[in-house]
Amino acid sequence: MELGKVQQAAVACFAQRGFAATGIRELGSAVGLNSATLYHYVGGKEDLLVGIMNDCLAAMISGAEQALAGSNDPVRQLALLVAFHVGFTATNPSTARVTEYEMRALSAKAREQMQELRDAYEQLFADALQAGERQGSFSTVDLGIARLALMEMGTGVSHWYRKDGRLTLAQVQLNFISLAMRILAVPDEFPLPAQQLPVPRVIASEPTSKD
Amino acid sequence: MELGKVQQAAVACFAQRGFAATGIRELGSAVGLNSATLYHYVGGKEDLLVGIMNDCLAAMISGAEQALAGSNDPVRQLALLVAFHVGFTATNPSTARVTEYEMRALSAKAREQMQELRDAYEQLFADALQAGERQGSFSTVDLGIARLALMEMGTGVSHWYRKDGRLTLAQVQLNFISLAMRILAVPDEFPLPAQQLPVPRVIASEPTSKD
Amino acid sequence: MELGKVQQAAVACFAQRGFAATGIRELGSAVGLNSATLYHYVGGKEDLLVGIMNDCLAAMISGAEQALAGSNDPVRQLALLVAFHVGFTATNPSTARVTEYEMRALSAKAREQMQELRDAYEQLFADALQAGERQGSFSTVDLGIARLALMEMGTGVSHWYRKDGRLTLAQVQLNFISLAMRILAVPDEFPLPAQQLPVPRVIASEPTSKD
Amino acid sequence: MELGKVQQAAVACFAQRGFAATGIRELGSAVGLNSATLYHYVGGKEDLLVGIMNDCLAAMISGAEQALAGSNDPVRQLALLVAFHVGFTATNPSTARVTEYEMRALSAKAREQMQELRDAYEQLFADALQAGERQGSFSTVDLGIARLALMEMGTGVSHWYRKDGRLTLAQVQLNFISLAMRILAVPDEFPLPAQQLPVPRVIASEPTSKD
DNA sequence: TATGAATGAGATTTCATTCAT
DNA sequence: AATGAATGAAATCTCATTCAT
Repeated sequence: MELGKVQQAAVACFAQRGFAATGIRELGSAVGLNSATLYHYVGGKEDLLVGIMNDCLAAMISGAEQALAGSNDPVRQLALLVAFHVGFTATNPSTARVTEYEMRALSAKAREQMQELRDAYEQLFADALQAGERQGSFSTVDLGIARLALMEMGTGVSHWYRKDGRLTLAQVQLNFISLAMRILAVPDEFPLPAQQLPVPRVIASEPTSKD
Repeated sequence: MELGKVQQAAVACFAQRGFAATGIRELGSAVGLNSATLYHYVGGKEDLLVGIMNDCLAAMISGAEQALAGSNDPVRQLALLVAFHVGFTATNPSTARVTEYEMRALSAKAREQMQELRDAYEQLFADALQAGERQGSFSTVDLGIARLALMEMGTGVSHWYRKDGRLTLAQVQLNFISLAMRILAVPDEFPLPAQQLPVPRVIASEPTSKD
Repeated sequence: MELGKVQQAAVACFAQRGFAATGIRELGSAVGLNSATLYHYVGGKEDLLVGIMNDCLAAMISGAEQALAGSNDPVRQLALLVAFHVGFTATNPSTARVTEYEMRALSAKAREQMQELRDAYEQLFADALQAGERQGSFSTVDLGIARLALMEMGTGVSHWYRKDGRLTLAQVQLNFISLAMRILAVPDEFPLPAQQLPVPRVIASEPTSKD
Repeated sequence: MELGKVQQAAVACFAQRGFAATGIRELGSAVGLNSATLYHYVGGKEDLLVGIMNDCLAAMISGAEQALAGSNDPVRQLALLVAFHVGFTATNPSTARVTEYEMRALSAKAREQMQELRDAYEQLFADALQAGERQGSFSTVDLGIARLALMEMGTGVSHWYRKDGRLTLAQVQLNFISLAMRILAVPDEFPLPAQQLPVPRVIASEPTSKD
């Protein structure tokens, strides 16, 4: 039995019912394991959640950093970030949702650690936005609000995107780049060719059943 | 003891810790009532939540309908809707969040009822968007995504808006109208004077402590 | 609102669900009264039960004594007792059942009092049996067992007798007299004409719905 | 810890205080088990009761069938049945009482199942009585009442029989056979030699403390 | 006479977790 | 690696009862 399977089952349950409402026996039976056996793989319910969130946030940060490396132009960098963010969320909707929603379920200590990672991730967006504004590429009423709106928008993708839905992942990514450019009053709606869109990976904790 | 006080305490707890993680004794002590006494006012934990959500969604629908009545022009109507949505969320952040997050905590029967209300609310946005597009006022890559992005953006306000923060409610509303107009490629970023912004009311379940 | 109505509702509930399983609110709503109001009529759940049992046992004792007065012959006296016992049980099945079953629900003090009455009632049968045996009218393997069997038999009537059933009350009474005479080896199966059968009264606590 | 011990404790409590009045913590402490541990062995209070009643009724049916196999003559068959019934009740007084009394405590679904078993058991008596009457061995005013009286009488044994009492089990059985024969007007009061009396077994749920 | 409000105690049941095997 | 047994703590909810009105 691999850790990934356990994480997948956990994410599936946590995303649907929430962390607090999910029993550890429920998780066990979802992977065919006795509840006591789970304590061999993961040490308690919170450790399981922390592991999932940590992996997810780490993947987000490294993915975003990789995306940033694709260009030196703040405009294109922001487009890359938005594309990655949307892509990651659409590729790992359940894990992303759990990582966002269940911060409150953590103990103070663990929450602080996770929050640091989350802050680091958001800072990448803030930095790119500021760089673009400094060179006069962006125009907004309020840069802070724009950043929050952009990220919230992207996160919301997890609520409705389906792999076999009306739109391909690339289409959604381009669409959101367009939205972002408009929000930032960048004349060129598509500063990025489709070939350069970051292709996010499925992370281990993402359950496969949800097409 | 009024029902409103109980609802406020409940919303405060549910918003912070989540419905499943909040005990009914906790709620009782938050309003200085024995846990058994709570069953006088509300019949069980779920009934309490359903009452809160129902009131909230009803207020959202009627508020949005009132906002729509402020103009016949789809562009201005959409601006009014966005302003109302953002305003309501900023005015009732905890209640709005609970109403959105805790749908999953409901039993099948209650969830269906609440989902109907939620759908009705979202349909008001979809209708306004379609009306504007039909008359050529809006231009988007995909109208569906634009709507989802718009609403998600507005809902996200509950995460960061503070009454005594950097921006006034009206400023935030105008800001979001601007974002919306850009997203929809409407040339006029401010189709609505500040005097016509809808002023949402605080609903009974919204706790006051959160400034 | 009369005490009798409350007792009737209580007996109906106690007979069906049992004393411990019947809530005091249930009783209240059965007679259209607030649970608190019941404390005006009866002082607590146990007092209600004690009142019912006391009335029932008093009626049984006085009824049995009246029956005994109908003859000086031990054989006929026993027949009268059996006829009364069966008649009372069939006329007040629910109250009789509650009085028998729920002795265990009483507190020690109340139980003792009720048990005294019950003992007094059973002693009437024991005395009649001994008198008959002393004069050689009865023949049994064991007089004690005979008495227990006779009484148990009669009590069982509450389980199946229906006012509108196959047999009239008088028929059932005669039938049981016959059984008793056979058990006691009395040659005359019907020492009592139908006109002399005791006609038990319906007591106040007996609900009327059960035909 | 064996299931039998739990059942014994449960039967002892149920017989004395009644099912509804017995708490599950009470049961736990009676066998030295945490209340939560009881849910390992039995799944909830009703399941425990259903298990007990089911075992009891199964034992009664199979025991009665074995008894019936001891003869082809309806008279002797009835004597065997009565002897078994009395014997079983005297051997397992608490379990028998609980099984009879607590039918009402069951949920509709479980009650139906148990009632079916009870009906099957009683049908064995009804059949034997009818067979005997058809061949002219029995004479009664009413066969139905005779059956009810016979069974009730036997069941009542649980109220007074003590293993170390005045009479041995065989004496009680013979005594009741005699009563039955008299009730049915069979000339031979003892159609069964003491050696052929069925010897009922103690079932697992019967507590031992009650001598 | 009648009641809504209120409560402490206790009901059954589930929880995450530990431990010997 | 895996598990059944076991448990303290806590979950939701119901209870009989009191009291001010």
